[in-house]
Amino acid sequence: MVDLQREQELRQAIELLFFSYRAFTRGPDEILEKRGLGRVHHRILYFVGRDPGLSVNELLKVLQISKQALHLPLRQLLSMELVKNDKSKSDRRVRELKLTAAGKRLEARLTGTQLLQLESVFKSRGKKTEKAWTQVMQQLADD
Amino acid sequence: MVDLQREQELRQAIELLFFSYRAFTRGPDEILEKRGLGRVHHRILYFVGRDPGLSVNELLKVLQISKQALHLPLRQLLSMELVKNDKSKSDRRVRELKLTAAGKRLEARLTGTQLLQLESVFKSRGKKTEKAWTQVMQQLADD
DNA sequence: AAATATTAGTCAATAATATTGACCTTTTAT
DNA sequence: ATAAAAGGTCAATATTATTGACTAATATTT
Repeated sequence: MVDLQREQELRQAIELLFFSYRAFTRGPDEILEKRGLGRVHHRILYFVGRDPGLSVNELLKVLQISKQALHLPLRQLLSMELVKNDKSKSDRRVRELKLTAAGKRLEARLTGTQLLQLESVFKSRGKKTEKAWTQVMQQLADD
Repeated sequence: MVDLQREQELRQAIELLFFSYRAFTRGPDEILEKRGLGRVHHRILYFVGRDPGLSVNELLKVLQISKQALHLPLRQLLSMELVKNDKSKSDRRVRELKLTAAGKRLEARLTGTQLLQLESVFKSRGKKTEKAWTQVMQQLADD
């Protein structure tokens, strides 16, 4: 068990994660809300944008949600023509998810607010701090 | 606009926030699920535990949710006798939210998994890295 | 003292989401 | 030919969020 002083420091870290995550999602959330979209839509746009041609199954694994939970938001993005799902040539059961031009623009706007936030912090804190932050986050994510 | 190389680095940071936040909430989420509780319950337990005697209004401000969204989960915690809400002596309109003994035990279990995660990472990365991480998160949270 | 504001609690209607489980089609692999 | 994999869909249910209205108790202002 850690001592009380240390526990206070670590509790501050818990709160920092909570508050910074909220601040970090606020920008995209506001943009999304105007279009009646939510965080799942954002995640779909993000991961499809990062990895064009990704299959539905791969997307499900990254997002760790059920097929049924993905179904509606993905359908919506397809019908809004922000995402397309063409059949793969190598395996015609598989759909290759990609962003349309409009999808790319929206994704860039959403991710743009977060890129600016991060760039601003890293710039003011320096490269060493950025590396340290990355190490901590990497180790947290790995666990 | 940042260059492509830099954008890749910053996108990695976006993903680290997503994946580490998920890894960070998994422990508590699993414990909560067994009792039919969710993340809002956890947040209530956390902030009431951190700041005993906090009012309903203050809790709403921290959580940034509506009174109606707080109502049901708070009611549940009260009826499960994990939280109590005695009238304040100084202003009898105000309820002072506090954890019961059982509430403290549950909160300690939930937060315990997160304290261990953080302590493990900080220990293996050192104090300087911890400070750098804290600075970045603080600045992100402030924005 | 009367009027007003604040804090908390509640209800009802609606909308949005998640969950479970089943089922189908197409295509590929055995 | 059969089984397995990938994707898509439906229906029933449950949960949760959202909006707006309303009450009760207490405190503050006029």
